[in-house]
Parts: sequence; C-alpha cells; structure tokens
Amino acid sequence: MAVGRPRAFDRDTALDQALDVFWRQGYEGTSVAELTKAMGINPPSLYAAFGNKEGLFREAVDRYVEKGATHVHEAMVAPTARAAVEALMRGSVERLTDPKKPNTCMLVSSALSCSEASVEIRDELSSRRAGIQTALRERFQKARTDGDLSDDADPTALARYVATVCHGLSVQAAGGATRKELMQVVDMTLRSFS
Amino acid sequence: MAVGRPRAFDRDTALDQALDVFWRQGYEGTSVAELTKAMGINPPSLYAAFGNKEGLFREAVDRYVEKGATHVHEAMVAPTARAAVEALMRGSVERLTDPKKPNTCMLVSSALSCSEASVEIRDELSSRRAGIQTALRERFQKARTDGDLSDDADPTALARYVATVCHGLSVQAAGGATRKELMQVVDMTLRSFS
DNA sequence: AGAATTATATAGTGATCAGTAAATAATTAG
DNA sequence: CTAATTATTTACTGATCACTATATAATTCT
Repeated sequence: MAVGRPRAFDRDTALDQALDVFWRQGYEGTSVAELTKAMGINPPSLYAAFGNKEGLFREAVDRYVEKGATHVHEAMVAPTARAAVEALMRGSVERLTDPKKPNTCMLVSSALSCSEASVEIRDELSSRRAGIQTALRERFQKARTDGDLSDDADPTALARYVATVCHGLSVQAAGGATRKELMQVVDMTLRSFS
Repeated sequence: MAVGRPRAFDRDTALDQALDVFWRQGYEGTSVAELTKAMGINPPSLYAAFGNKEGLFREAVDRYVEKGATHVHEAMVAPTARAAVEALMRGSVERLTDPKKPNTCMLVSSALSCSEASVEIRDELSSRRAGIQTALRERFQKARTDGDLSDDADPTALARYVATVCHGLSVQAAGGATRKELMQVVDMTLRSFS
C-alpha cells in the first residue's frame, strides 16, 4: 500500500472537472482559482497531484483525446476512404453539438492565439491537430494501395483538406451552428469523395 | 481648433500598434501593459483615447476588417459565384500567409474560448464571422438569379460550407501551414463550384 | 495676461494571478 | 507505541491584472 495520508479526492474525477473548465474557457481564460473550485480541492492538492496549471492542462488534453477521439479511431478502421471521412466528420459534428458538452473542439479553441507565456501550450495543441491529420493521410495512403482511392489522388492534400474542414466545423460550432447545419457541411465535403 | 493640450501621439498609428499585439496574442492573452508599451504611451492616454481594453480591442477589430477585408469586397463584386469563392479564398490564404503579419485570422483566433469576463468579445467576433457568411449567402442568391448558380443550389448551405473552409484555413495557418498547402485546399474546395 | 480645457507622466489603487510555506491530519512501517 | 510519509487546510507570497487619482504641461478662448 502507499505510505502516508491517502488522497481525499479521486484524481480522475478531479481531472474531468478541470477538463470541463479548460474546455469551456480555454487555457489562458481559466484561472487556478476556478480550477480548484470546480475540482473541489485546495491549491496545494492541485499542485501536488498535477504539478502546475500547465501540467494539469496537458493531462486534461490527454483525457479529452482519450475519451472523445473514438470517431478518429472509427475513421482509421473504416472500410474505405470515403467511409473514413464520413466517420470522422459525422463523429466530429456529433461531438461538437453534444448538448451536454462545450460546443467546440478543445484542440482548436483552447489557445489559437496566446501570450508569450503560453506558446508551448499553443504548439502542443497544434501538434495534436497535426497528428490527426497525419493519421488521416496514412489512412488515405492505405486506401490507395487498397484500390478504393484513385492512384492520382494525393493523400496528403486530401488529409489536409478534410482536416481543414473539421477545424472549420469547430469554429462554426463555437459560433452556435446547429447539428443539422454542420451535417450539411459534411454532406458537401463528402461529394469530393463520391 | 480643438481646445486643450493636443494629443502627443497619432491615434491611428497607436491603434495599428495595438492591433498588431491583439492579432498575435488574442484578447485575453494581451495585457494593457503590453499594449501601452507597443503603442508608446502611458495607461492614462490609452484610457482617455479608447475607453478601456475592450473599447481598444473593438476599434482594433474595426481597423483589422477595414484594412484587410478587401478580398471580401472583391468576392462580392466578382462576376460569378465561382469567381467570388475563388477571390474570397485565395485572398484569405494570401492574407493568412503574409510573412509580415500574424498568420491567423483575428476574427477566428482572438477569442474562440474565453473566461466569463470576455464573452461579449467572443460573441462580437462570432457575429463578425456570421456577417461575412451572410454577405456570401447574398452573393450566392444573386448568382442564382443571375443564372451562374443552378436553381437547386442552396445559397445558405453553400455560404456556410465556404465559410467553414475559410475558418479551417485560419486554424491551419495558425499551425504553420504554408501558402502552397493552403492554396491546395482552396483548389479542392473550388471543385464544388466547377 | 489669465481662465478654461485637455493631455501628459508619475505613481499608485484594490483585485486577481500562479504558486507555496507552515502547521496539522491521516495513513503505513517498524 | 513512535517514526516516517504524504495529503490537507489555512494563510500567504511577490507579480501582474485592468484601471485611476493627482499634479503638471500645453494648448485655445476671452
């Protein structure tokens, strides 16, 4: 057993509560005071468990991706390129318009612009977005060898295009677009894959 | 002539300098101390001339749009729907990848997520984005009566689609995408209008 | 010249920022 | 039991936040 006084809060629950605040308000828009309040703990407990605000945010992003990137995985295992795009985009829209959650993608909205103090957070989010785009590119490359994507298609350009529309969906959702409206955008994007 | 001691700085120049900081760092990522330093004035001069940080930001956005929305205007006066989309998107990409300017759209990146204290700024930016989308929709409606857009095309959905891709371009640019890469995305988007 | 007006620089305001020192409480090891 | 260890609460740190009171400088009006 672990020696010393046991932690009085559940680390995962507290992390979920921190995630919710970061997701709604972004990295710089969230104060440690708001975090401790939402997590139901005092600052020393936060710092002991997560290091600092930046460490807590990074873990929150990990959790955000773990819990919510099922549509990315579904896209990877979809049978065709088109099915992959459809799974990714419809899954994105469903997540972006979940009435129980903030209507934006945390990877896009948390820190597109920020002060010099937060550039590492900004770059971490950028790198996470790039990772999804790379996975998508690899899926398209496989689709080309599988034969369900034509030989003169450009997997890199295609992945960038789809990623770009997904990022745009996130901005639209943040601005209040409805699920129906965003699904229409998906429909139009999918025409490139018919 | 104006009575009293004359202002010792140029208001427009100072506003441009404030705009540059807001554009790079966003609304909440920018402190009044950074603004006064960039503008070369002391806080009382800033508050006398612009009211407060929020007023200065709003004026900076006005100026951002005035100076940089030429491609939006070009899209409105373009001869066809397709030419409008091409003008809007290629103009966006050129602006987003201007090496002398921050590589992002201020209307997208300044405050997608923010603290409760800044929701009015967030909503103002959202409303500005919606305004461009509306203008685009109206351009498509005109294109339909002009006959260069088919009768069964949906101007609202089309405008939303194009606006979505443009927002996505802004996220891509913020993440370091090159002009060439973004122009490829424009090419792919334009296929919907051929 | 003197009064009125407006901008300036200096030096602050209280509030909040992220983060912590110190004392105490709760647990395990021996 | 005591010692060691770790978490907790309380209270606090210096730094920075947006913003301003005060005094003074520069201008126009009469």
